[in-house]
Order: sequence, then structure tokens, then C-alpha cells
Amino acid sequence: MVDKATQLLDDYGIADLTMRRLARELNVTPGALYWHFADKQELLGAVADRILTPALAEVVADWQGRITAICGQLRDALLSHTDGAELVSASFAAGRSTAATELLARLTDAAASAGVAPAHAGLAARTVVYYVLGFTADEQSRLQWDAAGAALSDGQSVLGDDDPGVRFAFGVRLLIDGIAARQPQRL
Amino acid sequence: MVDKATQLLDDYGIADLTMRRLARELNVTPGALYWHFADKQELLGAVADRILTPALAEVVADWQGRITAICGQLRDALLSHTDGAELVSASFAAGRSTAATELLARLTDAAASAGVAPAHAGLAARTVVYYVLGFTADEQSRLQWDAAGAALSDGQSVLGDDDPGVRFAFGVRLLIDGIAARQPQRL
DNA sequence: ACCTGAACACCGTTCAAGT
DNA sequence: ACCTGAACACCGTTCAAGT
Repeated sequence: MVDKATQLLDDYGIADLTMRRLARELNVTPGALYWHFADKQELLGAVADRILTPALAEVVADWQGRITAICGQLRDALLSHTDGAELVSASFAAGRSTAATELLARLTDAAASAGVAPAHAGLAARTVVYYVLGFTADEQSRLQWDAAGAALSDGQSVLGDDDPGVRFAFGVRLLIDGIAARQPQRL
Repeated sequence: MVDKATQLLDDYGIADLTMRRLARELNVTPGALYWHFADKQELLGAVADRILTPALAEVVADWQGRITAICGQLRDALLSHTDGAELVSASFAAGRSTAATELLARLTDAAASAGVAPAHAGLAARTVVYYVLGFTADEQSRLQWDAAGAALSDGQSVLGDDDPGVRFAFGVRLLIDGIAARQPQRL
């Protein structure tokens, strides 16, 4: 069920991931889905959890390394599925992905390790998540847009400032520096 | 047309801001709307622009002051309309709000003033926008959720750490410190 | 220039009834 | 326990034809 939904997402995108279409693909009536899921959001949350599973690999490192790793794994996971960033963003906002909640908890932990006051660590973590989701949704929509169209004009650069990975890392470092400045005092 | 759409948004929320409903409210046929707007996204972009107009008030200050002001004005504008953050987020992501683009340009300017390399100023600006949209969408959904329900349980605090304004400012400062760290060298 | 009528191709959700 | 049939109340978009 979640398998077929994920496959539908990958093959046709989030706009075509409808309850009716999923039912058709499973050779059941639309109503049948409502015995397994309370509503569409719950189904999407389950798909989000599936997408996020690879991003839950544990990492042993200092707090900067943990944040960098989680951000990178999260972005990779989102980019691995058509409209992945958009779907996970929606499920995260609706609070219907437990995996997203777990990821947030780990970032909160890392922020606390950085010396951010307990009351603020969760805020710092959310700031990071908003960035990764926003950046990746943006990247993915451009990516998918010119995948279906121009055969990438390429432009000038050889290796650098317009590589999405490099651009992504810029923001991650910005956030890490901002978090570092949240320590009670610099040592 | 955009007036009625905005009114519909304020009164019933984004889910009920449909082309058919807007047409009904204007005493026209759904098809009539497509003489004025190419599609629904264009209409939503126009509503987004309307919402964002108050956030375009110019501010004279140093770069930190400009970023803080733009973020605050943006959040206020979003909170002034039902589902404002969600609607503007969608229009921004789809690149169909010119006001959002203008706001991004101003943040890019401020980041450049901060000494961020020209190639990176736009990235820093996007990071800020992702934060404001993410934070405010989150805040607004909670706000609207317990506006329709429990008469706010209130909890413990008297003035502080769980005031959304204070929480919002935390992230803004984090971002500003991160941007400051992007300067070629500290003076 | 601006709108209607009517259609096309869909949605999410509910729920009595069946097996 | 799990699903069907059938309905309810909708969607966005197009386009010939009218005024």
C-alpha cells in the first residue's frame, strides 16, 4: 500500500498521487483505502516516513558534524523521490511524519550539545529543518523543471558556485555559525 | 477580483479559495476567471502580492536592522491573513509572486552590505526567507488550530520564552550571526 | 472585450451492505 | 476483518458561442 503509493509518487509526481488513482493501481475501490488510513494526510505521512528512513542513519561526530550529516542525509533522501521535498514539507508542517519528528529531535540534541540553552535548542533545530526543506524543494523544482525540457544549458562554471551541493553547504555552514554564536560564551 | 479572493481567504481559508467558489461569489461563471488569469496559480500569486504589500515598506538602517525589519514585516503581513504563510510559501516556491521576489532582492542587498560575497548573498537571503516562511506557517497553523478549539490553556509563562515573537526573534538573530560570520574577515 | 453554457476529466470522503 | 457500490459534494480548465 505504502509501497505502491511511493512508486506512484516516483513515477508520476505528487499531483497524481491521489486516493482514487492509488486505489485503481491496487485494484480496489477508493473506499477500501479508508479502512487502512484515516485520511489522505495519514497516507502521505506514511510515505514521508518511508522517504525519510535513509536519513535516520546514526552518525557519531561532534555537533557540527552531526548537523552537517543530518542535513546532507535529509537532502539526499528528499532528492531520491519525485517531489520528495514537497511531500515531506507538507507532512512535516501537518505534524504527520514521525520520522520528521525524530529528525527534529536529533537536531535539537545536536544544538544542545553546541551549548544552546535547552529552551532554545528546539528553535535552532527548526531553523535548520526549514532551511533544508526550503532549499531542497526549490532545488528539486528547478531540477525537475529542466529535466523535462531544455537539455541543461550548462552556462559557464566548471566546478563550483552553482553546484547545488556547494550552495546547500553554504547555508548549512551559515546556520552552524549562527548556532555556535548562541553558546553562553565563546571559549 | 483579487479583493474578493483575499476576502474569501480571510473568511474561509485557503482550502475554500477555489476558482469555482470565487466565481460564485462574483456572480460569474468559473470560465470567466480564465479571461483574467491564466490559471489558479496566477490568481494566488496576485493574492500573495496583495498580502505582501505592507511588508515592502522601506527601512533605513544598518544591514542587521534591515534584515530584522524585513523579517518582522514579512511575518506580520503573513499573520494578517488566514493561511497567509501557506499561500505565500506556495506562490514563492512557484515563483509567481513578484512581491516575494522583491523581498528576496532586498534581503540579498542587506546580505551584500553585511560583506557576504556577491555570489553568496542571494543564498543567505533565501535562507532567511525559508526561515520566516517556515516559522510563520508553523506558528499560524498552531494559532488557527487552537483558535478553533480550546480556549488556550495558557501554561506557565508570564512573558517570555514561549511568546512567538520572542521565539521568532531567536531565529532571526541566529541567522544574522551566521551571516556576520560570512564576512571576509572580522574587523 | 468580456462572459456563458456545457462539457471533460477528475477529486476526497462516507457508509450501508456484503463476504 | 476487509472490501464493494453508490452516492455526496465538490474540483481546475477549455472552448465554441454569444453579446
